Amino acid sequence: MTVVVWFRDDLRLADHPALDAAAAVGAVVPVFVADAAVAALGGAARWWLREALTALGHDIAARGGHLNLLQGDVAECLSRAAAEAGADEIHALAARIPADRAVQEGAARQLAAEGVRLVLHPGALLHQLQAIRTGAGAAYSVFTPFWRRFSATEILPPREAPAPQWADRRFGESLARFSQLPLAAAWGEGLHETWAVGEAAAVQRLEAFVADGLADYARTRDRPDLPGTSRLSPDLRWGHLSPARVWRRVQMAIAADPGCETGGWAFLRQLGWREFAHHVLDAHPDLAARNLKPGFDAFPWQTDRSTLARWKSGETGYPLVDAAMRELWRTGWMHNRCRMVAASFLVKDLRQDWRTGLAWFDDTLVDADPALDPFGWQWVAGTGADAAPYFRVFNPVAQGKRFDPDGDYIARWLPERADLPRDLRHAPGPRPVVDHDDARRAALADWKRSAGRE
DNA sequence: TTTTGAGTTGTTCGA
DNA sequence: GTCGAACAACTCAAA
Repeated sequence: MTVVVWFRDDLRLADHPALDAAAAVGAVVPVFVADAAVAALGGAARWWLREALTALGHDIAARGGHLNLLQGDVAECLSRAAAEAGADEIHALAARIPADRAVQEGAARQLAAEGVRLVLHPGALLHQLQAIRTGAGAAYSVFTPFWRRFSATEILPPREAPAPQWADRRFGESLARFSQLPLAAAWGEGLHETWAVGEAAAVQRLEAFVADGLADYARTRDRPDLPGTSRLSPDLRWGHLSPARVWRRVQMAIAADPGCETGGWAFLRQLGWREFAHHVLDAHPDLAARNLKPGFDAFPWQTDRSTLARWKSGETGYPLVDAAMRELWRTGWMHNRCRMVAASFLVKDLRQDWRTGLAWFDDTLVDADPALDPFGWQWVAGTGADAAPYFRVFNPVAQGKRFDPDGDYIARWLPERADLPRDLRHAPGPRPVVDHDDARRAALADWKRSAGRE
């Protein structure tokens, strides 16, 4: 008996409930479907996905199976996969975002009519959305009470699962001919330099972080000049690591070493934020498109294209912003502190619509995430549910001096400033795109007007 | 039902 | 130089 396992953004073999469940039934035929949503991914995300599928394909081939790549409508591709595999069951992880959930529900109906069962398993999130609710049964919209409930809810231990038997059925396209996932040419260079992609690389990153970064995480996580963060965001985005595995690994480190208690919980809290963003998206499926506070719907956003271009290319004249934007372009990743500063600069100093910033991040981040990114942008813009107060405007110079005290981060990404004395590296350039003090005052006036509006 | 306490990440100003 | 207050009310979540 054979069973199909449908991979999507859960590109791993370990701690994969759908794979484990399928393996208990029969020999596994794995498939990945490039549908319209995959075709719409940003460039950096497509680069990562291509690398990740290659890695997963190797991992499966090494165990005697073959990852089949199909292109087109999900229901049609899965129907074909079931027919080719001679299977009447397809297992997959339940989607973590509403759009994918709708695709799964539609596919499940269509497949059922053909006598094929689509079986969905939790595992993409630490807890199912319904499991973390307020006393009144509603979704949380404020983080702190959410976190109180969340961190007190037990993460289940991993189930023992026998190694799957893989069936070597071949009916998909080869990765090389996968036209919707083109190789990113010159752009891919910086990405290649920066990242090792796939489950094995992700496990290495996790272990390295637990060994070297966890104990000091609370202190160093805000420092873009230091290797203080885990850099696990793309691994969680693409599911090379299950969030439960990361959670358990950090819990284990805390139990083994009291010195990891503070840093460990600071990190787990970040996993809590990841989860919280999914709750907010679930309550507001149009989070990426609409202001949660409708008072901002009439906001007078600036639309000057050349200003936007200077932000994208890292030529605003504010060193921390420019370094961050160049790190993003070169590596497909940006330090969390810099994401806040760069986003705040676009939204508050340049007063450009947060959705234009979101679109750029979506196109350039290897960890571009449909739940976390719109959540983060609405938080910075002050248009979200549990957003930053509108008068919180990041000062890019002050942030630079505080979190990159020696200007090492500036020197790394802005070589033209590397020769400056350290105390001058954060000074604005000669012709900054705006004057921060003026821009701040203008932003406060505009935000005050919209924040009070219903 | 009403009340109460609390709320990721910051900056500036004036004492 | 350092420190606390102001920034602005508002909504959420739980008692």
